[in-house]
Amino acid sequence: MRVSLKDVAAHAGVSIKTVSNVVNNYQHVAPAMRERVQRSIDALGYRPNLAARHLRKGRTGMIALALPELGNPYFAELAAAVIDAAAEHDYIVLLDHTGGRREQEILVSQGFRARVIDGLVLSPIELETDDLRDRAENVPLVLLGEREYDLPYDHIAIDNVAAARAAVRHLIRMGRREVAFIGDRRGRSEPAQLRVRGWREELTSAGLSADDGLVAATDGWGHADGAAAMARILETGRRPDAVFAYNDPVAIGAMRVLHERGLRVPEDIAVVGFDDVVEGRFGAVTLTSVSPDKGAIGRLAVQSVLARLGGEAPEPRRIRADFRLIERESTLGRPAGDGPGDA
Amino acid sequence: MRVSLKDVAAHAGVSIKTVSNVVNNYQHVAPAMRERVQRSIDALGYRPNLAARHLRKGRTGMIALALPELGNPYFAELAAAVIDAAAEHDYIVLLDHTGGRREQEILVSQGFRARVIDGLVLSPIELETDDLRDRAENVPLVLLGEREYDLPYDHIAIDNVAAARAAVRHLIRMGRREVAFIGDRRGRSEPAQLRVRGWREELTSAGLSADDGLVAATDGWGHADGAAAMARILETGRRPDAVFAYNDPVAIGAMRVLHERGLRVPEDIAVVGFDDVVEGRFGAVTLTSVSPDKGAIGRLAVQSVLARLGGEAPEPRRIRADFRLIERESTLGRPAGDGPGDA
DNA sequence: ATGAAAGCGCTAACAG
DNA sequence: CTGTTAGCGCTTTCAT
Repeated sequence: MRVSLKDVAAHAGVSIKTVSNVVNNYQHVAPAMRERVQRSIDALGYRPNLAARHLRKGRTGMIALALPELGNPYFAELAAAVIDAAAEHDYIVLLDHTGGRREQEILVSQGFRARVIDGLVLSPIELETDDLRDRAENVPLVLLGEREYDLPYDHIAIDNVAAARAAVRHLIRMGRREVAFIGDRRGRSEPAQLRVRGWREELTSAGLSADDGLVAATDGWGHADGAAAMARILETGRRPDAVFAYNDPVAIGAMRVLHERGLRVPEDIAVVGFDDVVEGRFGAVTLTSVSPDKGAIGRLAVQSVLARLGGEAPEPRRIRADFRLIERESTLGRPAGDGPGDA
Repeated sequence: MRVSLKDVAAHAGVSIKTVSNVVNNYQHVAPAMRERVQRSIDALGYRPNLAARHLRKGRTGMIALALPELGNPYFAELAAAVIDAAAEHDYIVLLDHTGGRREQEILVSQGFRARVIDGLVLSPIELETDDLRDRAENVPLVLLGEREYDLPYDHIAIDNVAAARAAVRHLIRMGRREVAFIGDRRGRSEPAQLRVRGWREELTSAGLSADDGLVAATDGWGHADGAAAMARILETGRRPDAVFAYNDPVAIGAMRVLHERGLRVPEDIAVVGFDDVVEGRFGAVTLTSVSPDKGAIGRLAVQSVLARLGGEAPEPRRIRADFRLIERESTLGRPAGDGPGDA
């Protein structure tokens, strides 16, 4: 069987407590004693039983991170950032995925999936404010991402409106006049609303049109969704000279359709994505994208949860992480039809 | 504070044991009693303390899955498969990433990262047989992926040699005569050796050359590595008419360089990848790829770990998961120079 | 069918 | 500086 503190104590001829002191690096242990106990520990191959420690201390040393999907490289990269940040504090991350489905998100927020945790970081998609309001769970919760909740939880995100405006501003500056938005979610309360709002504000303030015909809804936010939406826009006969996509996979899916229809990027249509995933840097046309500071988000999320552990309850905060717009080939140069002879 | 079994017992006016029986769906509880206890449970909002249960039963209900990197979509998709398969058995998955670094892999295999687990699924890259030989850890371990270990652990993988041969055979059948391999790992014992071997065997048995000048080493297996290796091949002046890449990101990175140099895929150079990640289906040129059955791998891995839980020790097995070759645009048609007038 | 009591392995008070 | 003791919340014999 497994060797316990008691076994080590017997082997070393000391009390249990002394062994415990050594294991936990307690201050006042005579060096000779420490030495002797350590020898027994090594001899028996003792390893502390974490379940017992947890039971006793009421802490597990684990936090859960619940993301919509791991297959989206943005979330995968974010997960890596959180895992590393947590490791800095000797914390282990339990990863979960919700599929962006409300039921799953509720389950996670109530602690029904990952149950042995000290804290929870959740990136919701469909979750509603009310779902959180009667949360009968006391482990600290931190929210990630662009949905806004008027609730007493820390919320970490980049300024999505500002980021969207920056993306569209760049497009306008490059001479684009008709900018479509792809990735409004069809038939659900809008998780993409902030990006749509930024898109609309920037166009409007530049005196350009932002009518609904320029907004394409999707079911999800994968490559296939972007492709389908782009195809639909083209079928309406509309020919925007730029597309701002909800995220990079959507943008890349859209570019694929453009390619199939013989439309050139960026000459005919410029494309901007969101998230700056690696994939966007290696296509036939590299993708301009909004790049959130994933490392910072991960670090802030971990800090935020851990800060609430000791029963402390700092004021809930809305924390803004940084972002940058990375310009690449997909928005390079002015539109093809924009020459002097065309004016 | 949290409510415990005792509180519920007091509230319902029964003994602790009876409450426990209800919570655990024990057979012999009078319906009326069950009803009454359940009411108290609901009233108090009782939730079992898992740490205590674990301490008592010696099981945690969690398995760890350690992957090289989450950022690689193949592993992200695989992780999703494992998480879902585990959920079927009421098991939670603790995800970890090793960066493919040997030290991390050793730590994981010894249980130093995720410690409260009933089992471990590890997908190693650099780990050596000896690192596992003196594993002083008794939680069941299952290995994933293409490295071969002569050790008493279950090992789940597709037949990498056969898969590589299928990929190269396809290339040959499409009229290619000089097939390069990209993604042999530079300066390490070879995790890619099975794929290289399959590549070599198939070329040789077709009477084609498989000399070392056709094998390009990389540092890692990301887009950038593929791009760098492709560039290096072209700089030697060699002009293969096909490339077989270690995985899809490497293939896509290589295609980007081909595109930059004005070489057409597949007309000038055909490309085959490995893993069939979503990204490969949406580039300007869609990517032919070997598609491992990720769902099956995930399911088998979970089954395999759980089978070893009850102290049972089935014979260690080498389990082969299925794969298919998905043909797409990157290998479509015969090489450009392969016309009748060229013979 | 239900209750009483022991103990999983550990830490935290408190003594000594 | 080290030893004793009392639980953390649960499951599990063993009685009843």
